[in-house]
Amino acid sequence: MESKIFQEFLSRRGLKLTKERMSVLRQIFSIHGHFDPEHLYLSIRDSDMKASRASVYRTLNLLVESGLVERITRSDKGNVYEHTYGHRHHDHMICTACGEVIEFFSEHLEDLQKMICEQHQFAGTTHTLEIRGNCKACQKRKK
Amino acid sequence: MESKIFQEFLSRRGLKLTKERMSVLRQIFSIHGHFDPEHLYLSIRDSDMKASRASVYRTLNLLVESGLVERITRSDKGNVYEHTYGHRHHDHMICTACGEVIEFFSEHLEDLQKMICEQHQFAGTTHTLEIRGNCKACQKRKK
DNA sequence: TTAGGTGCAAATCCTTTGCAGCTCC
DNA sequence: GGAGCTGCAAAGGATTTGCACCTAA
Repeated sequence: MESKIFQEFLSRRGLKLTKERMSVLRQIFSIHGHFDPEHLYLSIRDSDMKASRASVYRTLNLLVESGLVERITRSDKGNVYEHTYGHRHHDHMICTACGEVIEFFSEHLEDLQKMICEQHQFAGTTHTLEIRGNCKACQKRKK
Repeated sequence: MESKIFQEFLSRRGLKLTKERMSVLRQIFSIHGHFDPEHLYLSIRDSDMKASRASVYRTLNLLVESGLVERITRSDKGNVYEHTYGHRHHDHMICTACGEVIEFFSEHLEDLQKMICEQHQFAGTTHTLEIRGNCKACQKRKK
């Protein structure tokens, strides 16, 4: 399914669906969580597929443009992505102690943001809400 | 006031309040909005104060740790900061066309986040909400 | 006095690019 | 056939660091 969407996205722009791009796409959609370019590259390299680091980066940018993948954070160590297709939009809580990422979604939160955008006559297209703090486990550990 | 707070922060860590650090601090608090390291460095250089690029970066990191300054975004072109002292917490809308940054605050939004944290038994300490899209002016321009 | 700071230039790190040969449509 | 790809290695750009010389406390 994802590949069909990507396919369409590419041909709309006169681009080609190559083996390498397929490898990147497949690998991403076989990962269930978040990933960074380097790990993605390594996991492709360790599989039976192939794609150079350059292609991984290039494809990742295309996937973000196509809307199939989202860049969720830019940290010191580079960008973190996740695939979007088949996922409802959601936000993240990030534990600063153990790095755990908790996903959550709130309809109410979405509505509120829409209202705020209207008030400011801002045409919002995407948003990122990141709540940092400590997860349940780390709170206990600190006591 | 800020300098007193910074002073205390530094001595608590056995660090010194140097001319260069003061220059960075002063310059930041004379800017009312957002800034990036390079512009900060240039504006210091053009004033009667001084500090090398290295000191600007080093001081910026200290200021973030002290809580006087916040890193609000990491973009392709580097980080963007703003000073926090004397500012109420707020979030940002960022125009992807012209780069304009609009600040907003919603008590309701804050409360909602608190509730969500409680639901997940997550101890939130800070958050960043970034809404991307187009500002009023850019919406017109596109028509 | 002396731990800590400074500027400079070199080093890092992630990401992008130029190029020559390859391949999808 | 040819526009668009690929991998490689080199280039980029923001930020950090090693070092020899300063300076706040």
